[in-house]
Amino acid sequence: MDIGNYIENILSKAIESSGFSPVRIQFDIPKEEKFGDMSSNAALLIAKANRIQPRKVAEEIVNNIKSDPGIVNKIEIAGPGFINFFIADNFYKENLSGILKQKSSYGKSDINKDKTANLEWVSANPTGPLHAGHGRQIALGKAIANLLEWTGYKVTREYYYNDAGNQMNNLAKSVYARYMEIFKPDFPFPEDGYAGDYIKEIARKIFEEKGDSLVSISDMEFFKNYGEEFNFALIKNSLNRLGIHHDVFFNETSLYKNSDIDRVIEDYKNNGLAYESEGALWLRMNKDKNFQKDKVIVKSSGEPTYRLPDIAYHINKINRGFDLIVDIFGSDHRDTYREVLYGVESLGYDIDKIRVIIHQMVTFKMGDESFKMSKRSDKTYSLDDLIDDIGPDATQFFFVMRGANTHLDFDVELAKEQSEKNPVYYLQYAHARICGILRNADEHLPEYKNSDIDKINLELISTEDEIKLLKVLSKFPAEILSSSVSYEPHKIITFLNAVAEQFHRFYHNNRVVDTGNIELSKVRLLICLAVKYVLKNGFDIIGISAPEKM
RNA sequence: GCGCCCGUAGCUCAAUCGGAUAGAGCAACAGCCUUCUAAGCUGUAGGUUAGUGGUUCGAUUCCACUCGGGCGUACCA
Repeated sequence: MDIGNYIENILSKAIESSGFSPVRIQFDIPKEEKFGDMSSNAALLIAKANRIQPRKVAEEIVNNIKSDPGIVNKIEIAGPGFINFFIADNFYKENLSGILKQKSSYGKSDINKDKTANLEWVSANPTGPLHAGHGRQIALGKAIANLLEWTGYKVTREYYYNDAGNQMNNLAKSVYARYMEIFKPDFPFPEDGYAGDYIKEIARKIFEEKGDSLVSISDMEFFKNYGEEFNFALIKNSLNRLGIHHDVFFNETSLYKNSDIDRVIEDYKNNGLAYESEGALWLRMNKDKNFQKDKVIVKSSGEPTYRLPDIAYHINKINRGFDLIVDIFGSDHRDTYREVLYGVESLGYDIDKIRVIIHQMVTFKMGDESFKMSKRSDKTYSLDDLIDDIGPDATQFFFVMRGANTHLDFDVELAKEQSEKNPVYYLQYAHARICGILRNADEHLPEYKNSDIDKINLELISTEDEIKLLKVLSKFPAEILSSSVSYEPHKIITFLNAVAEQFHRFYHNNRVVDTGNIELSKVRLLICLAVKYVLKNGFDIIGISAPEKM
């Protein structure tokens, strides 16, 4: 049973029988114990709407609440008119067997059962390896995809890329130049070419395979394809190291081949949404929606700008019938995605199911040095370098640890530290510690495994640390729902921190395996097991490993 | 200039569509290992939530302005 639903239910019934018009019930989990386990400001809201005294409203409501004393221990009115509910310890104790039964699915819900979601992220074009700045989006997307699955969505993980156009020509020219350099050291390198060392590596590989046979070639196609393949291998390898696999690699070119792009152009023209000027095709932007000026969708050269295929791509996703379409971009795309969505909407498509998550840029700190991964930055710090420096778990963890909308300062030195300073270890250590206890129990008290989880002697659970621990664990499913609807996986980490903190405290104050008190030991082992499930499930969602030893 | 985002402890960040005494970690200081992992626990200190006004029972949260930082403002993606 979900305690939140239960309280909400009895509260709204009481409001109704008190004769007040229904309000949207809001709950807080009070920071302080003396305010109970759940608190509602319903009386304050009603009082405001009806211009009466809040405390009187609260009294009226409380008098009409019919609750099960086995679940609700006490109801109090406090402060200006908060109604505070104190939940009986027994409720949390009984929850223990539920966790133990559900194991690796504790926390899952099916509210989005039979719904499909498409998550598109990373989507870097194969012009080079991923850099460390990509890491934020990559890690966020991984965790969000998991969160969506935990609430029942069937998730398609998608990567959108373009292997045609200027960028790729540029890649081809850059590779060609580096190849030619092998024979003529003064061969000119294109002014806006890709300067990274990986281009030299590609050229060297081509030289090893083909020798000088391509020196007089005029067709850049070979260099383009070779570079693309090489770069995609790099990208996929980096993603692999973080445990990320996309289901669909969507090639922008397919939108040209199947005439989707042409159809969009036709639609714009037919509806008077686009006009020609100076040889280009312009999309009329709505100034009322804070757009500053019209935007080019087809250049005078006849090539579309990036907006047009992006619009066609979103229409394609809508037509594929997903119930939810999620995009993740850095804040440098804030304006462009608005333009794209406007372009989609203006053709009459329903963009309500499209959800765009914007994350702010990351500043990396190494010692006294600070740098950003902007396109203009000449500083190169690849995602692989970052993973080499701090490991895949810390990489994933540090990027997901904070809300997407903060300007994150990433302290590489801190993340590198294999010590108590590193917040990822605080969590993982709790898990490893439990595994250690269980190993100890395997040796000295193996019979705990035969405990009947339907007949746990709840009387034996008596210490404050145990009750608090069970309380925290009971909130896990609600935490998942709340971070899922807001697409904020960092809330899971905040929650897991609370679990780990309470577990460490419990561990410190309560001996678990005690052969002198076998029944108590068994119960405490089951509590440890429940904590282990919650930690492991949380780790799975945010995408880090659950070490058994550290 | 204009648009969007951000500003919370010395540092990095939380704070559940406006809730009660703004919380963690790191850094600092003081304690705790003959007992399942001290990568841990306990305690102390640290704040005019950038600033000024406003809205109300109540504001870190909403509004206005000022200051500071980021990102955009391409017929680049």
